Amino acid sequence: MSKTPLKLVNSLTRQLDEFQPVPPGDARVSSCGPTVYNYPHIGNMRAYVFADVLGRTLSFKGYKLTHVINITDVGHLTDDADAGEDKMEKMAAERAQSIWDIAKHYTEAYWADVKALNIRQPAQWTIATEFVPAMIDFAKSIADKHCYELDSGLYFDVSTVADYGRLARAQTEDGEGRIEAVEGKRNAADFAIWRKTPPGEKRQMEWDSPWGRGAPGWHLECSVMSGQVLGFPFDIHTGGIDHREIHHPNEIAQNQAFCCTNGLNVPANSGANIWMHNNFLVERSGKMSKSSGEFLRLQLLIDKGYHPLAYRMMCLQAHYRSELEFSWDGLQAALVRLKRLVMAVATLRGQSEPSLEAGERFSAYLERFGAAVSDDLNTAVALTVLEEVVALKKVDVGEKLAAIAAMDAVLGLGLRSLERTDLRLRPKAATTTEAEIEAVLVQRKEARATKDFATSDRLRDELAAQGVEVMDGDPLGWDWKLGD
RNA sequence: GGCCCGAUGGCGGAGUGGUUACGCACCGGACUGCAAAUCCGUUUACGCCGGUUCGAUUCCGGCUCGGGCCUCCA
Repeated sequence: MSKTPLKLVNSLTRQLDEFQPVPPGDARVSSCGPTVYNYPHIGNMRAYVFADVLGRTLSFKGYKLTHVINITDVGHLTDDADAGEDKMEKMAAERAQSIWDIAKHYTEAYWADVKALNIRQPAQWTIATEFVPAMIDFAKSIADKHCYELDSGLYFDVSTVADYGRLARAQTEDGEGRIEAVEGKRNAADFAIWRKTPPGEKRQMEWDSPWGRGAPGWHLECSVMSGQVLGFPFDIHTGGIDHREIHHPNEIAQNQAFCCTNGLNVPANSGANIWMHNNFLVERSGKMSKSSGEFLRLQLLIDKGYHPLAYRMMCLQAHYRSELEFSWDGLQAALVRLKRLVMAVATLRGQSEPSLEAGERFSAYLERFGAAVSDDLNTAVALTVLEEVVALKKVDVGEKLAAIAAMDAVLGLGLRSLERTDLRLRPKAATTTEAEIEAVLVQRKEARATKDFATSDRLRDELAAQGVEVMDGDPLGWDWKLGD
């Protein structure tokens, strides 16, 4: 494939590092996944589109990818690591449902979004509750040297590892300390790795441990699942930029402790060699919110008639490290761009089968495409190279399709099979049906045949009033007009 | 209070020390009964003030504005 070496911005070094996997040729990636106490919003999903593009790029570059994404179904607190309630327990109580049902429901909702966005299946979904014994073993192995026990649980002493917080570039001490300190904590940044169930209480999810009955801390999960499935040190750990400050530094501290204790103290072992963080999707009103205003989840976009891949396109147009502005107009723009691309490629597919290889004519384009994604996943530029190829005249169509397929293997826009009709989603609020529209269009066709344009225009206006746009010169015939 | 980002044309969004991506919108053309869709073509930009430089949107300093994190969050 591409000659350009893959370079990625590493949050640990805050610079562009060349990807040098251990062992060479492999690529082991772990991504922080959702806490399944509610539906993911589209901002959450940006993280998985990003992780997916990373994985696809690694495959494109010829690495043998092993990707794991974890599902947090226990241990994620609503608040500070000590005072808060477990998000899962809280939602279960609110809904008066079993916590296991809650977890199942939202995990499946998340997977549906993953599928709709063309995010490839990872090698393994690691589910936290399935790893509790492993978490206990992990905690046992570091407990003596790095932890201490309080009434509320087992705590990690961050002063026992070198350079705590280097990922966040934060000072460990002083600061304003707005966090209400837990009685007995040695350092403000210490965090619970095992939370004991308070005496007299019973949780839906709890396990026996050397530190009493209780549940694992959130940070512990990610260390254990990534370490156990991929082995330390693995190559890349991804997550949202918010994790750069607390969650990942804590994960790193645990990994250091574990690797130290278990004789895996390869130089500065942070668990992963490269830590990558995607920036937020934002909207004018501020941060994405699940509580205020419209809950922007993928299904809402679909209900309004926007194909989910339009959202993927929107993500791809920007760099993963830049904040991305969400608006309905922006989504519409991405949909139009996707539509034109899909139409052009579908036309080509009708002309020829794809060749096995793209051939000489396209090597420079593939090289440029590879260089773009190798430059810290610059999908915005890669996308323009793809569009240049699509627009190329007087070239072998089969080879062109092969080049397009190679590029779309990275971008994941479904260009190999997507048809324009697939993009026409009926808005939930539509007041008419496809059959009714077709019937009106038949009438209109008859009127036009007799040059009865008054009738023809009236029918068109009626359809327009129902949010339907008539397109005579287009094989599709009509489309929905989308709003916000 | 501490730490850290960002400021690009109507909107979104790349990128670069000198040749001003790209998408959407707009405008013009083809097509159409007229539109729409589609195709072709085109216009508009680098927050402010200094400095470095032959030359800065790009490097440095200051300012203004906006945002994030330090508490759960992709």
